[in-house]
Amino acid sequence: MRMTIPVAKVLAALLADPEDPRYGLDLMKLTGLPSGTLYPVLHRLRAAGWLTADWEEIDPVAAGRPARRYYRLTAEGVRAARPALAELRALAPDRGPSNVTPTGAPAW
Amino acid sequence: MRMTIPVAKVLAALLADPEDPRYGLDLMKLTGLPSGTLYPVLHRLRAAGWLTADWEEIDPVAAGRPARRYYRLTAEGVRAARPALAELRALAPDRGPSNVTPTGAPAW
DNA sequence: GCACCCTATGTAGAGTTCCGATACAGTGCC
DNA sequence: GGCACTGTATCGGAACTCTACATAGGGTGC
Repeated sequence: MRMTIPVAKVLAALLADPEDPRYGLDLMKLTGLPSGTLYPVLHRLRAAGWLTADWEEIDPVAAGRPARRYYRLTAEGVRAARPALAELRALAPDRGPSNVTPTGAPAW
Repeated sequence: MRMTIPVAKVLAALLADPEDPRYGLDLMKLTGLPSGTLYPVLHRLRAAGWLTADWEEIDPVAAGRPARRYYRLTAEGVRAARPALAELRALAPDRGPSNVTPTGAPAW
């Protein structure tokens, strides 16, 4: 499973509450990813065993909308996603370097 | 300039101390990126005006090694890199979700 | 009926990015 | 000559991203 920014966004959205499954359109709004990016990411994550995909069991006519497909991280997905996101977070320092003032001039 | 993880790693390495230029092999070690990834990234960043590349002025024979090419963030690069990295950091939560115990059982 | 827009999931294809392999060149050692 | 090391850099195929587009049913307006 190669880590990319779209993958990280999806994992972060699902990891916010691993017990709470999300569906595609929901994840599109949460992550800001277009469907053409999101769905391939979800398929790759599923192929890697990091998440499961289950169709909602409703009657689309009665509900007045198409059935959703709910995605939920597996135990393995949770285990793998956390250190991966932590590594990303480690790239960016708490605060920017402080030897440059807001005007752009060196602080010395 | 599209933000990707390799780009972010390079920016993070250079942003750690924007006054201190780095050369290729140095950045390979700092970021863990292979040369086939790093150099294209550096070229893209240079094309975008985010960094400058200057050859070290030494005599390779006297120095006993090839000349290095030093890369340094421009003012624009520093300005652009900081919010870009901050955005990456924002994707990853401070701490993992706390409603799951180490055993995997829900905390409630 | 028909033109839209909304909720949903998903594919097609062009362009971009990644990364292992390879190239090039000089130094040092045996 | 052969091998290791320090450097920079490209090639090419695989992988990834993302703008369109496809599909399909519901609802609204005319």
